[in-house]
Amino acid sequence: MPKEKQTTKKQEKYTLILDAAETLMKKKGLYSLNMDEVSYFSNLAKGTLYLYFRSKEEILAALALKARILLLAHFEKAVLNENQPIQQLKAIIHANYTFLKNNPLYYELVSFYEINDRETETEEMSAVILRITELVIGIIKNGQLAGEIDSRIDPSILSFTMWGMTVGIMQLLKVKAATISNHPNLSENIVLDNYIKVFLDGIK
Amino acid sequence: MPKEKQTTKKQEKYTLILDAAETLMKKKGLYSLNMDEVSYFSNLAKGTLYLYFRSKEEILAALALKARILLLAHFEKAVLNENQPIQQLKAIIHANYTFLKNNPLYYELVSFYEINDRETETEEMSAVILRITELVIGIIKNGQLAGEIDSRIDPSILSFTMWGMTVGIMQLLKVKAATISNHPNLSENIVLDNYIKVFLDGIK
Amino acid sequence: MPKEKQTTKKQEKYTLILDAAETLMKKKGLYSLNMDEVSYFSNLAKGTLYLYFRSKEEILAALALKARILLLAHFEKAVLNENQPIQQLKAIIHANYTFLKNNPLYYELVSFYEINDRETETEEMSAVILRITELVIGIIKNGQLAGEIDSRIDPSILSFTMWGMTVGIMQLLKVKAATISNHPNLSENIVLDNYIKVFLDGIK
Amino acid sequence: MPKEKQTTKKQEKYTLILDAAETLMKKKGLYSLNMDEVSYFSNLAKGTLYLYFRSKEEILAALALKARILLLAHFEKAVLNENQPIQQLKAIIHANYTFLKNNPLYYELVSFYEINDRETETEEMSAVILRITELVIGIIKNGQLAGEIDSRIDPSILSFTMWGMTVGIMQLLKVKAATISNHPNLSENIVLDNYIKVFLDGIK
DNA sequence: CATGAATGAGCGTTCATTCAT
DNA sequence: GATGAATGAACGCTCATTCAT
Repeated sequence: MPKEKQTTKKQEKYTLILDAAETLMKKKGLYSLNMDEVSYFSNLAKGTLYLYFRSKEEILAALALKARILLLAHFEKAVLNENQPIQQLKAIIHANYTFLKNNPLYYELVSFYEINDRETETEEMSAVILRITELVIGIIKNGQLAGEIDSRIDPSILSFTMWGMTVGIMQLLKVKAATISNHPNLSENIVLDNYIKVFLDGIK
Repeated sequence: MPKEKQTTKKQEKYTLILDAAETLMKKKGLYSLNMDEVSYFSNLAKGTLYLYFRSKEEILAALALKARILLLAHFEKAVLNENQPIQQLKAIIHANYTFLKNNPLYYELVSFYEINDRETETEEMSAVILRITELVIGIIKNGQLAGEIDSRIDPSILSFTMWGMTVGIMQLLKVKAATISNHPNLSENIVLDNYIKVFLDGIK
Repeated sequence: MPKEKQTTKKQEKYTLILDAAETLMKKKGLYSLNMDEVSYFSNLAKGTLYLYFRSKEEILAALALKARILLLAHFEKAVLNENQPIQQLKAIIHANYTFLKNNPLYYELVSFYEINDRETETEEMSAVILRITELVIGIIKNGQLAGEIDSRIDPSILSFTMWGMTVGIMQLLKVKAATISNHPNLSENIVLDNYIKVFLDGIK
Repeated sequence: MPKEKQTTKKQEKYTLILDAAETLMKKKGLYSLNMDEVSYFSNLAKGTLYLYFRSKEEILAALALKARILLLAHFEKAVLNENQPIQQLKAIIHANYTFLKNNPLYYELVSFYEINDRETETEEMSAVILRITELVIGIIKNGQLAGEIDSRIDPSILSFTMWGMTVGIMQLLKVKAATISNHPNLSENIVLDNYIKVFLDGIK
């Protein structure tokens, strides 16, 4: 068998496992993933899982990577649709929110690795965050050049800050969804817009 | 034995258990707390633990309450030291950061119950968060009266937003501590100050 | 305090405990009785229970004794209402069934000690069964004298047999209640009457 | 490894567990069976037990099924040895008694599931009882055709009654074994024969 | 490569009984 | 006599990982 073919087959199983894990986590949540079920739903023997992933944790990491990559793609797409730096930042925050809404599991995975300092965080994973950071930094720099963003703020620090604030707001929206929907003059969108307003006004 | 004395003794054991749990969590992290070790380190039989707490979860909740109360106290103290609303908000964010640095476990507990919507969240626990919220809302209103904060922003929404952003920044500082300290022109304080600046400028 | 008064008070607590145990068992079944709840519902400290009963098992035994005594009383009453030996035996079986229906817990206790060879079975408890046996033997002897019951059967053996058969039928009625009520031409009464018929015809 | 061989091996472990459970229950009684000991005596890790049985209860159910099947086999064999319906019924009762004597644990299991309405009773288990019932009903019908059994009695009701009575007598013989052997003119066989006589006379 | 049977430490919780006060 | 805090063995069950085949 040609090596290529083998690799393909290998890739297939790898994907099979990840898909099974993803489906299971969507159904039962991040924390109740267990290898028995991954084995069952991937139609692969339990031992086989360990040929493709060194541990359960590694499966999580792989999915978290996938989630980050998808998030980056959403950000990049959002940015392309806008011309003005300020609008681009706004678009990124909105994209973040849309991502959270459409892919709650993926967002949970992103947060999970963002909040907990996992030892399994690979360079590959960090690289994606780096690219997100660079994307934002680029926009900020453009904004500063265009005089729309306060030039005295260090772009990389600001991108850092923005990431932290945004993740915080997203978590708030996720966790306090019930609280928010009960309030008379509160809604997720209002909170989100308020955040965007404060943030954008703050960096002018 | 006088009843008072008994209550004191009972309180002592309660504290003993919480202390053991706290120590263990500081050593091994929030998630690896187990009742066997709590029993061992509190010098109490395992069954005894259940005389004071209905479940392991209840121990966590008790510690989370303790953490919230302490956080509130820090906020209140910080506010008292300042006169100007803007300075008070600043002081709260700084207090939050100090709290995180000095009591990482407590902060983790606050976040834990903030992020995960635990069913064990009692009214007592919610009440503390409410008081924090009201503290912040009060300051915002004062700021608006003094013309220092944009009056068009709804105070309760803003307090909500501020809480989300701040928690997000704190998490960032916690998780990315290593990353930050490696950067040449980055430091936790710079990130924090940048956040404060953006936030305060944003609400003017 | 006069000794009599003390004894009365002692008796009161004893009864208090039994009542609590009985109420609890009626609510949750024979097997889920636990000393914590007995303590709580009797308003007596847990240690106090052990001043009146050496063990949980002894509480059960005391209730089983009570149940047997009540059963005997029902039998005696049933017998008094009839003149003919055959009618008296019939009345006993009916009384047994009524007892089961009206006091399911008591019947369960009777069966429990009948089926399992408990080590706690006291002489007092055996004595009640003996009195039931003697009651039945007396009737059988009368029946034989009156020529209504086959004289070749040993009365004590027959009373023994009757007890076994009847307990068996009662259990069947209790356990298979659902099965019976589902059958088109079956009912508890039909099964009971059939048993009585077979039994009475069998001893003629 | 051929699949057949695997199945054999799997069957072996299954049997190993059941055997260990059986041995333990013979030694310590039905109720003190626990998974730790089953694990120890089967030379299998505790987790392994759960590969073959979903729960402890399922082990009990498996043994109860085994017991019922064996009982049915005894009944069928007993019936085959006789030609006359009455003799066949007699043989069934005797077989029941022999079974109780030779396999007290199995009998206890049969009773256990007969007395307690377990939720784990499977269709397979019910089916065996059904076959026993049908066996008896068939004999009764034959007896009625042959004019040896009162035709006015409904066969299914009678089989029901017979089962109840017989189980009752067997329990009596089991529990009161000591009492019986102490009596001067009592023996298990006398009680049994008396029961059989009463029953058979009663259905004529 | 692939399998899946086997492992066993680990878990949270219960509860009859004891005993110092 | 009365208390009730304390005990700790016991329990059924889970699950990530290993390894002989």
